[in-house]
Amino acid sequence: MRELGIGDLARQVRMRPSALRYYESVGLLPPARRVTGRRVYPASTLRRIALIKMAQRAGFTLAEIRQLLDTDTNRGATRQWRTLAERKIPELDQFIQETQALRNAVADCLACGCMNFDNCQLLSSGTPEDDA
Amino acid sequence: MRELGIGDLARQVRMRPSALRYYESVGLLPPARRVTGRRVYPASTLRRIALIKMAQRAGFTLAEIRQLLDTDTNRGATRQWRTLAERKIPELDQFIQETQALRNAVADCLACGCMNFDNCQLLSSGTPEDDA
DNA sequence: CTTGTGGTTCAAGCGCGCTTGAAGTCAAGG
DNA sequence: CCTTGACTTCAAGCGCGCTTGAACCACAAG
Repeated sequence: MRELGIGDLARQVRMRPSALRYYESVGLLPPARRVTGRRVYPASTLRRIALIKMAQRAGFTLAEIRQLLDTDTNRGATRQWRTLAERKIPELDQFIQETQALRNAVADCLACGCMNFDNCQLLSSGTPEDDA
Repeated sequence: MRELGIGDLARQVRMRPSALRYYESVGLLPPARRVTGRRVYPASTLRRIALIKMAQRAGFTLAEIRQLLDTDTNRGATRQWRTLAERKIPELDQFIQETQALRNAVADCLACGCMNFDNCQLLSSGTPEDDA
């Protein structure tokens, strides 16, 4: 299992070294092994960062992601991981639905030819108006 | 068509008046009609704000959303709206796929019983590792 | 007339997710 | 030996999306 310096890792995940140090500082990445003071990462870090980016794109905050991933630095938190995960799945489902709705709205509006998302006839048909 | 004060509007869309003023200041909402200095909004603003929130949840920046919605304050921009919309649809599609992947990853990982998203066997099977 | 409520503007502040800058350390190469 | 370049730490700064505070205004009820 190859090891990576911070520069190599940063290049591979297309981030800046500063971001990786920041992640470590907030506990998103475990403190890297140091070799003469320098960070050396196991290759598995690539995967971890991929997960982090994925979750981030899905709207998780770094603090939430830390909770999701933190179970091995805090074994007692296994229960917490289940809880968070179970709570997050329906959130993700709803989020996916909303995003699909937006995608379809944009597409319909393009097709409709109204040239104006805001005033599109198609979209105006069945919409909330309010909820108070 | 009922009109709303900024407080009423804010309550209905569950935002603070300051946020609505901010939206106006950055051009996301058209300058509201003033009655003795105070903002008065047409009911259609509810819908516009709903769209804004939707787009925001989908990861659009306010600047992008402004572009999406701005076609009536800038009629020449109709072409721009088509362009932006056409560009954004595949982005949304990819985003939806990624989010679904995450959702499924979390669900699989829960089902797998590994108790640790980061090290989950199921997830480790077919993953990128890198792309440089 | 006074107080209260809810607006107005403008500038400054804040939390998040980093980036940047200053000052120092270390290893390899000319 | 000295430079180069990639690293280190720490503190400060930045852009986004608002929020907050100060100072002011307007209308309504008591």
